[in-house]
Amino acid sequence: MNYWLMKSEPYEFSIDDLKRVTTEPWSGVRNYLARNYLRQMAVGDKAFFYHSSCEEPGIVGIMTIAKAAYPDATAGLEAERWSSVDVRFEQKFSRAITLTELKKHAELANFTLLQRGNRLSIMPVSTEQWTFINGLA
DNA sequence: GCCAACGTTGGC
DNA sequence: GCCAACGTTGGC
Repeated sequence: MNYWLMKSEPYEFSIDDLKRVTTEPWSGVRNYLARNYLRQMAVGDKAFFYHSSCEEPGIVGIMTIAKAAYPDATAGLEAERWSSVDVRFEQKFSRAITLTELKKHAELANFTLLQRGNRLSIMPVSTEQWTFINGLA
């Protein structure tokens, strides 16, 4: 099983939205590296839900991959080029683990999310990073 | 609203 | 295939 982090702007789709609908297609990814990560996901993989472009960017909960990659219908004629997965709500943290807080921990110095200039909306998380961040929640 | 970073596009 | 221009992301 692998671990991931997936970003969403809460104004568009938040952890509370996911909790309400339980399962949702994660679509609209239009970056090849992020798409390749989507295609590597397997049912049962876990992912952090990250709120971006908002007052308090940070990790707000956990979801499970419920369906492996399939063509992204929101890409229209290019659906075959892009991919979606289905995600299922698992847990909302009692508090957000903010980006500011994540930056304070030396254990996360190599975390992709914190790398300068990183803009990927989907990225892998190591087992060590996953365990450490869970311990902060 | 600004700006750094970086991916994509398109002319050559 | 190079590279300048442009667009997007996302934190601040």
